[in-house]
Amino acid sequence: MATINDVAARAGVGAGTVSRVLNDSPRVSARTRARVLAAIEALEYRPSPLARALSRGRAHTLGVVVPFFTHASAVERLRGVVDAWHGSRYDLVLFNVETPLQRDEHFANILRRDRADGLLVVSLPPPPVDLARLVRDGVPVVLVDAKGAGVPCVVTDDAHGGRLATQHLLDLGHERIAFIGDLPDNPFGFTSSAQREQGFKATLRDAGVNVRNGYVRHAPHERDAARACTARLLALKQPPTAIFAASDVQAIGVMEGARDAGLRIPRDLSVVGFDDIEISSYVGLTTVRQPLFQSGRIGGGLLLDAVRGADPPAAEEHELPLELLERSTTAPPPRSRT
Amino acid sequence: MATINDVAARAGVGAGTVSRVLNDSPRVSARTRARVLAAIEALEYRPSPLARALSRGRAHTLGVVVPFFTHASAVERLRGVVDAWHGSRYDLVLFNVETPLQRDEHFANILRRDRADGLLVVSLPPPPVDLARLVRDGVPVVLVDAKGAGVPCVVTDDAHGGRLATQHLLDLGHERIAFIGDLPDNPFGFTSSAQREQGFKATLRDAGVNVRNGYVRHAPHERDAARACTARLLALKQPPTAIFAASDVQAIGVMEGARDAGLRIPRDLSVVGFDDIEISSYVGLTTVRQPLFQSGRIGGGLLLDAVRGADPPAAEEHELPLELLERSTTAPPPRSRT
DNA sequence: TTGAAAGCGTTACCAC
DNA sequence: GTGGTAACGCTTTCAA
Repeated sequence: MATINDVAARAGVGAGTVSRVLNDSPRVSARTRARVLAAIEALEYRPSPLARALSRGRAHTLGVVVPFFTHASAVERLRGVVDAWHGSRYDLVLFNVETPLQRDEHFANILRRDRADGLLVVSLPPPPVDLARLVRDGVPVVLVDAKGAGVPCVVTDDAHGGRLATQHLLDLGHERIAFIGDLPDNPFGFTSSAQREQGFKATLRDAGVNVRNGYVRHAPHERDAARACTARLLALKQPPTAIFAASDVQAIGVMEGARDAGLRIPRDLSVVGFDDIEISSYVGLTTVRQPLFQSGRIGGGLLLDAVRGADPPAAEEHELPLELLERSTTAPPPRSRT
Repeated sequence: MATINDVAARAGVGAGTVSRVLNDSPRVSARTRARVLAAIEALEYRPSPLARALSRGRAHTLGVVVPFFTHASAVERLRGVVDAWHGSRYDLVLFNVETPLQRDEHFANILRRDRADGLLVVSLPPPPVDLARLVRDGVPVVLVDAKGAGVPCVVTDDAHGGRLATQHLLDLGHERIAFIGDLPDNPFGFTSSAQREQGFKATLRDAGVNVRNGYVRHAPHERDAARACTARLLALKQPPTAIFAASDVQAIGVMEGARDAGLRIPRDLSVVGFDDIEISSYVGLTTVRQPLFQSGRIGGGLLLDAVRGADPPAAEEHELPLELLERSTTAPPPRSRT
């Protein structure tokens, strides 16, 4: 594999000159440039990104750390990120995390500016010490769907989203509204489900509606778990007439659970989800839409600006709007049961 | 940011010794090791992956080039890849390609062993010259859902899958069977849709059934395009009683198109897809299942073995099985129309 | 067991 | 304009 010296030798010039040609510096005569180019061609020479990175101190690489990157919502965000970086010539290094250990390892390893020129953290609150260290060392960091001190964040107001969903159900006339969310103690410190739940409870309280016993359930963030939860909810002597799920994935589980119980949606049971992932439009799920793609796009853009070093990235919070998308899984409660 | 020399200085040893501690060589006394470790701790020292990679000649990075990585089938394959690499300490560099230009740029850039220690190419036939060059330079390459000379491939028999789907429809009694596939001239050289189509036609021919005029359609690989196609198909004076779509994404478009036309599935129209992506089980789509996750897992494993340098990777073809998954979108054709 | 020094393939600064 | 030569931060002989 040819190196810059091979090219230099063949072209009868110094390595520095080859480097100049490579980085098209103006300080090279046309003739020399041509000779160098010919040598490069002949040798099929390609500069080593590694050596280049070491020498320049920048890896020309952007890191993305994201938990469960194959989940629909993560994929949608990544689409936005990729879109933002399209044409920027930065390589995308993906740090997938599925366990807290993995998260910690990644953060420990990225604690140098040369692993990646910048870091985008999606849907994961970085351990404060790691984040502080990163910031201290001047590594540009942007957070999407998470908050952290001293760095730009792209977020939504989950509690507000919870309110939106709940109010919609209330407006339809429901009073027996249940909630299914993630397990409260998660090892990653995710908070969105809890905040959506908080919005749910606050709205009911404001409306003077009681949260009945057993109407708030927690299960792993999976379709099947939500489905099982729904079975239990529907087996109550006073089953809910509506269920608000903390995510579309879970809402779809709820729909399956309802189907299992022989219930028709929305006639017998109303369902509201959260996120608006791709599948949701297909199944007609009423949901709180959050701009997933946009969040990635904006976060990615912010990071790109930062590594390009325009200005130090302002550590501001970009709050994206939430919106209730009424489709066909919500309706007034069945009269017979009111 | 501390370097290995800072650590060496603080511990009162040479850089080489620190390196030995880092790579836990046995040739370091316990006392020295302790001193070095303490210095590392105190300085919060982290070795530079870049410098390490340059020195060792291996980047400790695995590249994945994949077109449209956010498509459901690609995501599913990537899940398998990530699973195979889990715990291997290799970083995953993702080369997303959405245009032929992007593809070519990526291949041109990866043509050095130091961009990535190995390359997994998913669902994309690599340009033969690039592939040959990679092989010549000893870069381990594995292909998933694509074929290429001199490297291991993980594939399925798409034509056979097309036969499976078509035979199923035939067995149910359908004769008016239409096909919707990708545009024949795609810039990436994808062949799966064409081969599925070929299997479709061959099966009909073998059964002595004519492919009617206008029953074979091509559209961009998107839900909406398939939906529009379906509308046209159903507007024919002799509309099909069954549609075989070259992918689940398109099959779902077909289902939407049928719904648009006021048709009930499978009573009025049978639909068969291909892939078995996640959404398919939810909507009950009958489809030709291909082991997407497995393909990624196997391909990833093969590449890992190769970069770990056990043996030079055997350039064999791993053919994964296809299977017709009968769910609820297929039934005998409506009697009234036969 | 350890230190010194020579790479690894670039870039960038300094002379000429 | 161009060549020589330090870095860049680590690994890996080679001696000692």
